[in-house]
Amino acid sequence: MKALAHPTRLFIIDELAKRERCVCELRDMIGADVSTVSRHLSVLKEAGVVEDEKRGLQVWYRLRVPCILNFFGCVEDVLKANVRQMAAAIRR
Amino acid sequence: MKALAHPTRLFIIDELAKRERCVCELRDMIGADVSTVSRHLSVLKEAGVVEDEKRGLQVWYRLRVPCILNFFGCVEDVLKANVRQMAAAIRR
DNA sequence: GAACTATTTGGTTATTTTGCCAACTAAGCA
DNA sequence: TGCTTAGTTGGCAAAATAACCAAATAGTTC
Repeated sequence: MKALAHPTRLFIIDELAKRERCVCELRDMIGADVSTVSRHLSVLKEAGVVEDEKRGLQVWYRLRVPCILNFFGCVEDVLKANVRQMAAAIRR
Repeated sequence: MKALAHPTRLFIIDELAKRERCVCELRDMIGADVSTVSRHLSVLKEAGVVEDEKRGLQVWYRLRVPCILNFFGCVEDVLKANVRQMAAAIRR
């Protein structure tokens, strides 16, 4: 769970859900130091969420656990419920 | 996501999945200071994962987002996959 | 083999999260 | 009203995380 508790790592998961990516692509999208991105990827790998494969000079990462995506649907439900609740609180 | 990134809070969610609980019950199960348990509950509440209701002297908490439970199935899948991978690594 | 590129890892500092104690609030009861 | 119980909140020290730079590693290319 801790592996998912960081915005950058959520972003990475979201991107890997679309297709596999090399570290350099993710670095460009995230705009942080490569070392930082690499650390995040190793956290996700350690947790078993992603897997990597070295091809030439680049390392490609992909999701190892598609079911994680179902969860994001749940997270969105929570957020919507929160918004509804806030809206109701304001009306009162 | 950060709200779920603590063992104690996962435990609480697991318990609230069974039935609602008052703070004192959770404190007994967890064995930490009430203030600590209360903090964890307020993190979960802030995140919109649980809701509370005061009845008499006690405050009862319950899950507000049942879909979170589906996610635990996914987490278990990850863990099983990790175990399989480790076992395969040992055989090699 | 030397130079170059992509990525990882070590070390350091800054920030965030935890856990406990003490003080405080709220409800029930004598 | 004063006492007791259940829970929350402020404050603080300890522990865990995060980001960056620099150095190391692993493939490529010449």
